[in-house]
Amino acid sequence: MKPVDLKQIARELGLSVTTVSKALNDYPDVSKKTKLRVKNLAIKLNYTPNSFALGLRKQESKTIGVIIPDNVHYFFSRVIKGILEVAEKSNYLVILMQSNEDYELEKKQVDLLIGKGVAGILISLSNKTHDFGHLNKIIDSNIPLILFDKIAKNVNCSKVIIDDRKAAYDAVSYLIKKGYKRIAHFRGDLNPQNSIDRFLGYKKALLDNNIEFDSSLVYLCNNNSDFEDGYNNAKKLLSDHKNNVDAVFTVNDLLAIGAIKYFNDNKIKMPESIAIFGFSNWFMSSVISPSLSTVEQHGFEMGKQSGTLLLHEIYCKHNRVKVEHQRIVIQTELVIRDSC
Amino acid sequence: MKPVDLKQIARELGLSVTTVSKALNDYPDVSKKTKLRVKNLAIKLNYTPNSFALGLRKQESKTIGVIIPDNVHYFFSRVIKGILEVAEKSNYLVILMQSNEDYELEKKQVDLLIGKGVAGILISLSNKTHDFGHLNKIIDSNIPLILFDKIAKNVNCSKVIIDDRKAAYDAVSYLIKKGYKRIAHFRGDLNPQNSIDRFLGYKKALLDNNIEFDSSLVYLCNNNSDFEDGYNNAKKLLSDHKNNVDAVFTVNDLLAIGAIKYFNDNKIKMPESIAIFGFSNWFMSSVISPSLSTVEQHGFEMGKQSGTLLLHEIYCKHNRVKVEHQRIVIQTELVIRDSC
DNA sequence: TTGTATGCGTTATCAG
DNA sequence: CTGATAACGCATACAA
Repeated sequence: MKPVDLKQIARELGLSVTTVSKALNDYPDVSKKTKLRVKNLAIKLNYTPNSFALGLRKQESKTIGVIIPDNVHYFFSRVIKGILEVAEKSNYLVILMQSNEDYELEKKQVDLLIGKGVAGILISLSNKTHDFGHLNKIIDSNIPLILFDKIAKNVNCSKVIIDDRKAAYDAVSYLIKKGYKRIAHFRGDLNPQNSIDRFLGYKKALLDNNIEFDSSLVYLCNNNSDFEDGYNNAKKLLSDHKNNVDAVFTVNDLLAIGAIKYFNDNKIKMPESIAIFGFSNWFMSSVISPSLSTVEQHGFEMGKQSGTLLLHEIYCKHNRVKVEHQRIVIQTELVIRDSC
Repeated sequence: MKPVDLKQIARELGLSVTTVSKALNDYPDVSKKTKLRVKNLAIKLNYTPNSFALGLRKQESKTIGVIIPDNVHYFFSRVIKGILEVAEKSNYLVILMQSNEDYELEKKQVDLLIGKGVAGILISLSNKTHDFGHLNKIIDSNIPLILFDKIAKNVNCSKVIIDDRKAAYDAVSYLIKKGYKRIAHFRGDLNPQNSIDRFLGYKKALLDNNIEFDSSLVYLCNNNSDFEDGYNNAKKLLSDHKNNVDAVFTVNDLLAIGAIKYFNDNKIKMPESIAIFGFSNWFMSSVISPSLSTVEQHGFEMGKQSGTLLLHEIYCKHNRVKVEHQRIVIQTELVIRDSC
């Protein structure tokens, strides 16, 4: 079954291809009658414009590209859902790619997307990305680009983020207000801005509350298996500090859940013996025992806003409206449960 | 920065566009010297063929479409990861869509993909899909189609599935062997073949072991919020059957986790008072207390095999090789943990 | 109000 | 070995 094209409609109606094209695009210089005839037949034959021909003419397709580090992360799968929803509504298709935290792969994927002539690109950077040439290439190609969550500050484009520093500050402040004083931190990898900012928020909360910062309470987690990292560092934490630690703030929920597992396995009561605060509000955090206090990051909302903003910039580009790059901060919230 | 095209290379080298094209495509009737000159410059200028022009010529792009009910499900996000990996390796792009278990949306998305000229399509059907016209349309358009996990038996295409019936049979048989006799079943919605098959497997295991099937032990879960369904039905189960039930087999892990939550909340010991067996092996099943026995479904593997098979059928189509539609069954395994 | 000619970037055909 | 030309399906400047 070959798809119908303008030629076929023109033939059946005894018109020229041009007139048919104009009719379908509602040009003013086509009679109402003709328009009606054309449109009716188009619907009847279920005509769909050939997207390659359209792309070739307009140098652009109704497709956007999305690169994330890992779709299996609950947070990102929520973001994707948000992006897909807004794209869907505007009849844009979404090409999804996973960098698997691999910088070279991310670079290659950007090239593929540019080559594909996508209308715009959304990226959440891999942890290993420390050079931004590939991002500037997108900008130089005049393709709207938006970074979300894992961003690079010095790239000249719009960004959609949360205030990691403030969120961490709020979480740790909450712990302090509840009376915890020796608060450990399981921090993320050294590179990504997120983990830096969360660490800084942790530190600042301590200082603002006159609690001395003790670097021996900070554990680096970068084995790419957060759950195990959490489990192992929980063990290490207790052997290092025995009865001289009363809470842990982790850079993500998975680490927290690993720690909870260790504590449960060793019959260490939470929050009595040690309190835990996570980050991200994964679904499982609400069903684990004890349920985990954490920071709600609103991934779905971030996806929707990122998508909307990208479509907006695409629209501006089409209509030659100058875009002001934005920096949207999605509000976070503390979700208090049983772990502290 | 405008992308380089053949014309530019031709101009810089004093050649015709035709020759350049031939050189890049390794036609035999171009001199080695010319080929080298062309290829070097192409690399230097970072030439990428315009995918719209290519698509227009060949009526097909290196893009495949994937429709799933919900990316936020752990199983599907694993499948996606598998698909992305094999697509990546063959330089295919993946357009992802979520039907959100909505039949009309699924139909619309199929139209979009066909209109987009994708090289092939992978679908896991929505629970509400009971008419297959849109799938046949894909086949009529001569686009390779593969159904995975949520399939329709009577559609003439390849399928990648697990043996739901056997997997459920194995799980329930295991419970019986462990001595459980009054085994309830939290079943899924009435439509999808998966939940039917898992129910049948459950039933057959009972019969084969001379345990009378008691329909009052079967609970229908179709409120679209599995966790809550599990929680509520656990409550109902106990009030209905008090001390006359000793195990539950749930159609998925989320229901099981909801039930576990209820039992934990009410200090009902697992597996002593009641055992639980789930289905799918979500990540969280290994970290919850008690850890959940379940069926490993190998989503990543299913994604890889589905993707590979699709690419194979696309390849066959290109080379005019007749394809035999396959039915690949991914093996499942029982994962035994603390809940039974 | 309708139609003709042209070009988007590529490749296949055929002529030199 | 190389190149001119047509065609893929569509939109647009221009002519009628």
